[in-house]
Amino acid sequence: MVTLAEVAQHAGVSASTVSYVLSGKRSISTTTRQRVEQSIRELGYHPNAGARALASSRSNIIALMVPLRTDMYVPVMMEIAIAVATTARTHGYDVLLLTGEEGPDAVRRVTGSGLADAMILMDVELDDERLPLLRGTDQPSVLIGLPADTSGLTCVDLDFRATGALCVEHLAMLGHRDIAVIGEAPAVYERHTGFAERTLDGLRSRAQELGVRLLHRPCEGGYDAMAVTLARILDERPGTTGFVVQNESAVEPLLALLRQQGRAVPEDVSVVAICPDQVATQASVRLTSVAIPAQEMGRNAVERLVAKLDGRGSDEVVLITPELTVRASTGPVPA
Amino acid sequence: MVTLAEVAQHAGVSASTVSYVLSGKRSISTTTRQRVEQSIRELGYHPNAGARALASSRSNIIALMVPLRTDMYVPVMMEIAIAVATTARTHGYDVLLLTGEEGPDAVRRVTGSGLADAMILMDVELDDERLPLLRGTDQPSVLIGLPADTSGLTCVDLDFRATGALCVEHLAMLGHRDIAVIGEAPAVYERHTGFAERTLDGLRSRAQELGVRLLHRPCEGGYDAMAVTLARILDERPGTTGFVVQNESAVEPLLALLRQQGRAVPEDVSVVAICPDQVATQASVRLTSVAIPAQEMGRNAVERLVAKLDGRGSDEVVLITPELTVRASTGPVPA
DNA sequence: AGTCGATGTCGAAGCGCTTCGACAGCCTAT
DNA sequence: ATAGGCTGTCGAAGCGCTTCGACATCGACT
Repeated sequence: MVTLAEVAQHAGVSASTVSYVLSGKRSISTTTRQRVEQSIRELGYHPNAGARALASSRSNIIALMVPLRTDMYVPVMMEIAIAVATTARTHGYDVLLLTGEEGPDAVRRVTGSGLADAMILMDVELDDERLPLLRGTDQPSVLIGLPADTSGLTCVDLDFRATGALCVEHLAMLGHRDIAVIGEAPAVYERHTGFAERTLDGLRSRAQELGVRLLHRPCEGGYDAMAVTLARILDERPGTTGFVVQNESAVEPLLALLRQQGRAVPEDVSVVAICPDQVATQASVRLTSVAIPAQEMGRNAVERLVAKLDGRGSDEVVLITPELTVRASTGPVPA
Repeated sequence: MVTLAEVAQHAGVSASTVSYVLSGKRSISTTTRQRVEQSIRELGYHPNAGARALASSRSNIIALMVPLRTDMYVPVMMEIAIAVATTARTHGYDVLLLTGEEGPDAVRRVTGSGLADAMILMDVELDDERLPLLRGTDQPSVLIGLPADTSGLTCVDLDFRATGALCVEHLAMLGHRDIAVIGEAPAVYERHTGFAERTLDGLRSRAQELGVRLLHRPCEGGYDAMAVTLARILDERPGTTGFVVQNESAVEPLLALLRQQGRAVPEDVSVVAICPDQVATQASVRLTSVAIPAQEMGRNAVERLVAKLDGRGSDEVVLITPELTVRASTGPVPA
């Protein structure tokens, strides 16, 4: 293992000079800098991470806590995680992957040991038990998702309320007066992750404003559950012509069932999905959808975090404005 | 930040004694140990990761390189990553998430800086440019996937050749003589990730042994591509009654198209999928499938790696035996 | 000519931990 | 009774880096 001292000797300067070349914290003459850089290259020097962390009390590592659960939104989570990792690298940080398994202990461990300089939490619940810990430490953190009380926290999330409103608006504009909402699995609402409720809020209040009737039904993914749910909906509101789906694994079953029942999309019924673009474009009908901007969320979270680490930036809630893309699954209500 | 020295003072012992209590590397009397442990608890002490890494030249971190690409097999990747993270924790390791973006440089950086003690590489290509680096370092590593030359490397993967054979056997046993294979996207074959070719090998050789005709067609995911591919297949081999699908995003389109054409599954045609169990059970027809054991692969990789780190274990290739689960998508060939 | 502020470099003091050798005390075997 | 071996504890030396204050050099002012 090549050390700083060896580089220094090779370049004929002192260790501190090499350190300053590396960090740029003091000015170094061009000739010296070049000589040092040359030595670094020749010797294949890489600073030792542990020593650096010890001396500077900075590990240059960001911890990312992902949910343990792999039953929901996996591609979204993965996309966020990858966006976090790549964005972090552009700022000189590496990413430590923590699972939700350890719960609050993981937060204690990481902050206590100086393993990471900061953390990003995904899948935050409304009343998450990790929040008090985050508030009680001076280690910067960013949440992806919105808890009930955001005071003293920085959060990044899609504006799900606006998302709900946007979906209703689009359908209402096309003349739909009876709209059914296929929601997440009941467990999601019970877990109080918040985003589902916020979407529903947005849907409901905009529906009321526009005089549109709304029926909301949570739904497990898969064909059987969707079949039951759809039957119930059409039984209660036979005049339903618009659907809003917020459950990736219910999208395809819904389309299949509608097809099977002879209801054409978009001629007879319209479907708006809230899902990643990839799902929307790969479905059997190209879906009008509001995208879940996974990449943007990940990138944004890292950027806020880095800002905090640099002493810039402050606590705030960033709600990403939803965008609805019209594709082939929505059209005017049938005459 | 509480330090070792503070704990030592609080417990009335020397710093080294506390260290030995923590590591267990020397015997400590019960009374002393308890006193120290008590102090640790009272003060809420967490050893500083950087100092530890510096002094011991062990970071207790495992690096995991995931592919940057998020177009294929995302849930599988995520499941592996999570299995790696949780298994690593049970052995006292944390996981550093690296994306494929940096390529070989990431390997240099991590081994050079002592950031991680070992690494796991996913999505290894047949002739991966990172392999020489791994062979040239004494840092342990495990690959998930199989390169062309495995000498000096430890690899964990599903036995895709046996997987292919298993699929053919199952269909042949049910009387199918004309089998079509819906493969991965052409890009996957071009990238030489190996698993697709190995599956094909297994399929072909077993088909030949059993006197079954095989037609292989790569296929992009999605409905349009699948429609084209299916039409071609049925055009060339109208008597095809069995399908093997190795492309998650082609599964549902295939089922929909077959349904649409009035071909009942499993009465008229049988479908075997190579996919995670979750996909198989959530499809519109519960699919007979060979599971991709993501969890097991992740767990296994970590366990081999830890064994190497402990000086046990050696280079070897672990091929996980595939298991075919019969569900509702395969049946005897129609009379 | 003498002073002052830049500018560039160096030495040394840690950062918090692990680990080695030393050693005091005690038990067992001669 | 004494040598020898355990057991439990300690002190001190680093691990490789950052960073602070010191200092020499030099050009630009008065």
